[in-house]
Amino acid sequence: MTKTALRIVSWNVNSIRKRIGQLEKLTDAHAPDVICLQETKANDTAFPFEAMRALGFAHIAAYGYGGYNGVAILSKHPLKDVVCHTRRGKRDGRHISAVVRAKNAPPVSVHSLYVPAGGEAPDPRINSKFADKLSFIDCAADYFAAEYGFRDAVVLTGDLNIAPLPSDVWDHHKMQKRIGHTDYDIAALDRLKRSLNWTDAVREIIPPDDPVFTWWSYRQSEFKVDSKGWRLDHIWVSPGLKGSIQSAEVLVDVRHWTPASDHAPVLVKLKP
DNA sequence: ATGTCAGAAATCTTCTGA
Repeated sequence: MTKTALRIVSWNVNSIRKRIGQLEKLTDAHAPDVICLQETKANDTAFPFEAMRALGFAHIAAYGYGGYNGVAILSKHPLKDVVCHTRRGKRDGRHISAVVRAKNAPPVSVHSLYVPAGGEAPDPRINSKFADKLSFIDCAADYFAAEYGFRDAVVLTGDLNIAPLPSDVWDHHKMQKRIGHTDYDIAALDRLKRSLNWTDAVREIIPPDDPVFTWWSYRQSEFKVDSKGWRLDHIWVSPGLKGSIQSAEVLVDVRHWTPASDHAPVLVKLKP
């Protein structure tokens, strides 16, 4: 039998109910095995389980939080050990994980994260939303360091709301005082990256000096989309999977599909 | 400061979050 790559997508949909048609189009175009979603904005009663099953995702793990946040994992392969992660005992719909069990392939732990955006003022001492963002990332780093070893097969995906490299924003100089590209953000993301010696799959494939974006504000005219963006969405792999990265790309054109999310999906293919 | 989406709670619009 032929072994095929595992195709993993991460996408902040900004309401799954508004993006059902686009999820169908995305599935037709790229045949993902697993889609990690963020900002589903749907609790369990509002989540479109049937529509997602109809797209071929028989296995669904969803962790909603009313009309805000919300993460999920859609999978064509069986999922086990689904965990809706809490922080200090509180549910917030920001981190879900499951083990994907594809036939004839070793199991892979997949995480979908939605890191808090962090508000406006770029100083955690006066901006509690920013302090909470940094705290969220530190908690996640502690979790990954405690939960896994470097030999485990783990994929971390999501809207991390941080663009770490100068080439991850359209104007590095202008954005240094903007939340998502401050030294605080970049240091926090670096701590998370060291928690399992993660590899940034997109930057493994695309040279670090090349601009890559996954998010473009709604508050700019259509012609600026493509040029004025940020790379906030990421797919990272554990050291054991680093050699398995076959391809990694941002599906930029999805940002133009209407009605659009303000984020484009990231697609990574892992060799068997 | 502005711009645009989306959801909630309550209207025929305002609020919060991003």
